[in-house]
Amino acid sequence: MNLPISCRQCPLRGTHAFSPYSDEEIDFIQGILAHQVNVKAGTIFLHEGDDGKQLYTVLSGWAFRYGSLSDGRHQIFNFLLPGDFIGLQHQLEEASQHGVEALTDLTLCVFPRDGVWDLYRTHPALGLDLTRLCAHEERIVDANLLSVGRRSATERIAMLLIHLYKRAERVGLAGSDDLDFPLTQQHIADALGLSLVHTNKTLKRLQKSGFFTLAEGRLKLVNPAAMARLADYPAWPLRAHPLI
Amino acid sequence: MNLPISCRQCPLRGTHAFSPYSDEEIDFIQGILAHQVNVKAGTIFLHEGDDGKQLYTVLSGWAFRYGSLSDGRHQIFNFLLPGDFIGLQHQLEEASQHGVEALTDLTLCVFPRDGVWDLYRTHPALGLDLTRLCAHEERIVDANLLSVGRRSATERIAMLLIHLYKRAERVGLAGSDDLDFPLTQQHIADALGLSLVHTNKTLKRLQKSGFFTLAEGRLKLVNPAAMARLADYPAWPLRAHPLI
DNA sequence: CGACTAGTTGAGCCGATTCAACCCCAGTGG
DNA sequence: CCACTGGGGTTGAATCGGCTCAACTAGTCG
Repeated sequence: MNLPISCRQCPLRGTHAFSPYSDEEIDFIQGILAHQVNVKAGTIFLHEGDDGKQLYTVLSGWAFRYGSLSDGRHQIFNFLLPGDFIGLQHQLEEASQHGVEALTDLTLCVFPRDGVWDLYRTHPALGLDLTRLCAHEERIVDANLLSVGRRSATERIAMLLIHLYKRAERVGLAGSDDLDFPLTQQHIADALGLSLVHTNKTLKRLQKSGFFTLAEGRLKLVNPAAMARLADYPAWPLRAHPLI
Repeated sequence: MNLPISCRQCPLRGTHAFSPYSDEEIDFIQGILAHQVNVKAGTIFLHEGDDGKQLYTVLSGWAFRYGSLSDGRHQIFNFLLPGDFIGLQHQLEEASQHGVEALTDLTLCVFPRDGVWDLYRTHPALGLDLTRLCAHEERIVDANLLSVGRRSATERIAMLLIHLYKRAERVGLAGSDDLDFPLTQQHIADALGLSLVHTNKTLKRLQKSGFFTLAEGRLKLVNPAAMARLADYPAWPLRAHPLI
């Protein structure tokens, strides 16, 4: 747990990825923010079945949401990057139906549930923005469901890599032509509904064909246009997101 | 297009499925409601790529949300039943990333986008409820993604049928021990990421084993406990939902 | 120096797919 | 009136994408 850095100095707000807020709004968010926490890679900081008394914004690092069956099979629903909000899914439930695990070391802004209610009451525009964030999350899950339900293994992998690359790039995580990519092949398999072995073989084959390289935790899209064609990647316009 | 019936007389509010609102709140909702529309079964009333200038609440009938790839493959994301809200996913986008099609004849309450903004501004508790609805939708998509990613064809079908049965039952659509079930085998296949042929064979086999019967548009769960075991159906508590 | 994690590769199998018929029934129009 | 058509459902045969099992490498940590 750290002393919170000032929200006005929030490094994320500097990028073009997020909609601008007034100083008053930013100060209000700062006011309901309880504190910041650091979470070690691999930690499950929200378990399936937990009650969600707190909500979070990812300040830095990667995480993922997942669900599981009682025999241990599990599925990653979505990856979480800086700026993503966590907890709307269970704020009114006594039991969360998904877990959230840190993929890398993580810094989170922590909001108590009551603060969120204050937000709706006193800053309706921010309330609407929270709904927008929630709706955006759902669109990502929709897109993943379309992949897992209808795309081949090859197409799924191309889709996931492009999509994560774009998302990471927009929040400033990409280098000049590549990206720190913390997923293991197991994570990719868990997100795409594939077995680890088949993920490995497909990944290899695509790299041999010159679509991308993925080694030592770095991802580089060698031929993004061909990947987009392969994945039937939709050219959605990038828009500024709310950042709470 | 009909004259709206009064929201105070809304047949859905009579059931125990929805959280109670004050008369003032109900009148406010009535005030922003533009009108009601009837939609014929099979009509796509929200296309992929449309701008969502209007939002809807399903008053009666079934519908589904879906997405598709450019070569025609498509995936149903979720089914929509009375009380479900449509449109949060695209209210701020110029282009919806999913389509919505009427499965049966449908009656919809239509809200203009600006009315929703008024709702946040003047009735923050209702705004919070809209976020709840959005979060709930996302949980359903999460559950579907878990099915499609990790359950076998047999398990997926059991899961879908139980889940839809419970959802329909809670809004009063079930008879004493069965249910009007408007999905064709093609819809089931599209929702579960399966082929039509395999869906048919699996459906037949499960019925022969005595799990359920599905014929002439009626679904009856003969052995719901065995189905729940087969599907690893989670016993989430039923809670009242908001109804906007 | 194990022990463990992440990745790699081959062999064989099986669940789900595609292709191809076929049935029943409700419209619909000549 | 009845032939025709199209939607929904059923079934068998052949194929294949992705699965499981199994073995092995390389790097890292205590």
